[in-house]
Amino acid sequence: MTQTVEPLVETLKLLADNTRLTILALLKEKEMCVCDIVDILQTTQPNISQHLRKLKKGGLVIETRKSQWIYYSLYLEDKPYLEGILEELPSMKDDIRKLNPDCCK
Amino acid sequence: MTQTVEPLVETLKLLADNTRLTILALLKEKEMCVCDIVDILQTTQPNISQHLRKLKKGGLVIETRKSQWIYYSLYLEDKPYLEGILEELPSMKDDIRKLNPDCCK
DNA sequence: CTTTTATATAAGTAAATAATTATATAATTG
DNA sequence: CAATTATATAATTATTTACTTATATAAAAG
Repeated sequence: MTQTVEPLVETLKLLADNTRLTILALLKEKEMCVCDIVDILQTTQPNISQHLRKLKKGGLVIETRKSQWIYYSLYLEDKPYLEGILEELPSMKDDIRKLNPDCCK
Repeated sequence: MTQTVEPLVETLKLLADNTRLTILALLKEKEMCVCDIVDILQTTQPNISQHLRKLKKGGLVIETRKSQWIYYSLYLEDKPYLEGILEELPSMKDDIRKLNPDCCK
């Protein structure tokens, strides 16, 4: 084949997973630290860390350290073709409201 | 979690594969029969048939039989959020031009 | 400076998915 | 209707990917 869809497929693979797409839906609401995400998704910390690493490597999120916490936020400026999907994500406001208030403190 | 991204993930999984996304890129140009797709993607007929079955089950393509050939075409009317990705797909015109002219005859 | 807390990484296991090989069905043609 | 062509399905194998468990690092607090 002359043209290839491969780079696009790599990005879509990052979205095509329940855990990662939920993380993106969460980060769409606001930036979050790892412990917040672990608290909401009810899985292990290494599992979330590994998904975040993939999202970071794929250029979908960026991280900023604030003392001991590392905050992740969406970075989709260079991928406007994902806008439709971003809008299709369900609201995570209810889950964020129920966050353990002792997390990140 | 209250809300879930699951149905969206199922659709994204269909896109997040080289073979399937290339099929979609081809069908974006025009409807095609299975032998055309096999010819271009250089893989086996059962492999293509099984990918087409998934795409059909996921509601991304529809089929219409024309005597012994079964033509597949895109069906994305009900998924406007995929428009951005559709536009991001590379052109497959070159590959279609090189199609074996004895195919589907 | 030792302990705790937050996060990352590595190694191994389990599960999901794609590709292959073999066979079946359905329409077409001689 | 037997042979051919187009496509589908089933079973198996191979590959990829997510998850788990164990361990490492880095900052903060006592």
